Amino acid sequence: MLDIQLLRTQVAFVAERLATRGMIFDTATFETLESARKDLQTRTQELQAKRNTLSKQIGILKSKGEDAAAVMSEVSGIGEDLTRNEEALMALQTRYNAFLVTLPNLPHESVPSGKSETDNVEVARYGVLPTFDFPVKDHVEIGEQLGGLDFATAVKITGSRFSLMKGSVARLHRALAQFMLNTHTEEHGYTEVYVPYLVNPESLFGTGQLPKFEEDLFKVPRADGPPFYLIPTAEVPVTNMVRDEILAVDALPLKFVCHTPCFRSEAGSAGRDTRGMIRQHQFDKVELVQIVTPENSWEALEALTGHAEMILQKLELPYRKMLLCAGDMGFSAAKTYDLEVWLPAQNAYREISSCSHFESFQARRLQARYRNGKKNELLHTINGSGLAVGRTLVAILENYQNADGSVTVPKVLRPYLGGMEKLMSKPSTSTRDKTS
RNA sequence: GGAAGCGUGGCAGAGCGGUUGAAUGCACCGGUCUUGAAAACCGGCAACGUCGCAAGGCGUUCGUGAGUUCGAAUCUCACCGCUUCCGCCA
Repeated sequence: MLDIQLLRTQVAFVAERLATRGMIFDTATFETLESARKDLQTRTQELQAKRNTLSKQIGILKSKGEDAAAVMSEVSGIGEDLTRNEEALMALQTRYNAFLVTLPNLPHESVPSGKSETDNVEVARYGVLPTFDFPVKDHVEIGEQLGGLDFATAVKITGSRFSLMKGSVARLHRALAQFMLNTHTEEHGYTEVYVPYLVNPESLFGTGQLPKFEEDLFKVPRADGPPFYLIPTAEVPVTNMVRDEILAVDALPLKFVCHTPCFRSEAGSAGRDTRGMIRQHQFDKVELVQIVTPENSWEALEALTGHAEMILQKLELPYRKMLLCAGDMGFSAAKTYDLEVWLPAQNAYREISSCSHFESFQARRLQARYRNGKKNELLHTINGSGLAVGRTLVAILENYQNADGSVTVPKVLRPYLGGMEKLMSKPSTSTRDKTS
């Protein structure tokens, strides 16, 4: 949520920043709404003040044993007018709020304007692209040959955009998550957390998924209350740890790392990335979240992005770092770096991490504050994937593939796989063998 | 699932329906004392909103929502959450 004071005092500036996202802010409508609010609120508060003073007088008169009948009848005359004003004000504020809540964050001044991913700016490139003296296979083919990826069975169990892993591939997937968690906790100073995978609407409002993006979520209705939602990212439960909290300065920064499955309906992406594990309704992700004070938040974004990059570097996967243009950023973000890993079979870089700074946009919705001397001030929130586990698996299968169908295990992962150096190709077996 | 109890400021914890936004303690901020610190003492200190150039004024808020009343932290109802005991259980 944007700072309402900023909106009132610098509408032109807000409109101009939002325009870099390609958004047209209707200044006239806002100003009409604002002046109506001001009138109504002032009038209502005047009536309330009048009622309060008169009621106080009654108390004084009665305690002196004097007659208060005259004042009492005067007060009761206010009642109807006041109620009418209060109701009108409440209705207006509901409308006002509904409008505010749908405004995206202002892009930071360092963010290039632009409409789509074609306007994103490459900031850095790391690693050497692998070369192959045999026809390159994609992860679907490699995984099936290893007997470790089985999309057909996942479709049977649930439907499209789900996957099933077995044997060494399932273990590699688990190893990746462990490796990421260990690196971030042991080398980057994050605290590991385990969180609920179902959250309430308030939490999704806090991080900005609701009310605008409900169709992207899986909703779980409940007979006896508001629905729960499956988390689309660990960002939601982890950031909401500080909702309605006032933190002591010396408790900051908070740095959390959290491995969870993520659930996304992928509404609106029909036909995109339908093959393989790239775009799934369910995928694992290791998420980094930092809760910081405003003065060091921008360094924190750089640091957090570096932590995510370190995983790619240790895995020796080639990647590039992109600065997203205003139009390609998420709703709540002020600035976002995407890390894109090289996928040989697609002959392209694909997003594997997204690291964003939200300034106080989420904190304002969350009422997440810290005590700065005598004053309570809004925190800043930052998060990023460190990394998307499924896509990392895809990148390893493709970048580390060998001519014989085997896949070399990156050195840093071998301790997690009992020293295994290669995932060996297996003759294809029925999915129903030895399952129970 | 059954029973009882409880939700008040950063924390702990008082609070007859009426000049109570709320005692007290801790924490915090300023000061006195001290070479410095601690202790002691003195003073200050809720949030949010709104009007105002400012000083300051006004409004709302004691889990949430409705109700009673001229007036609610205080009374009534519903909901949410927490605690304890019993039962059940991965």
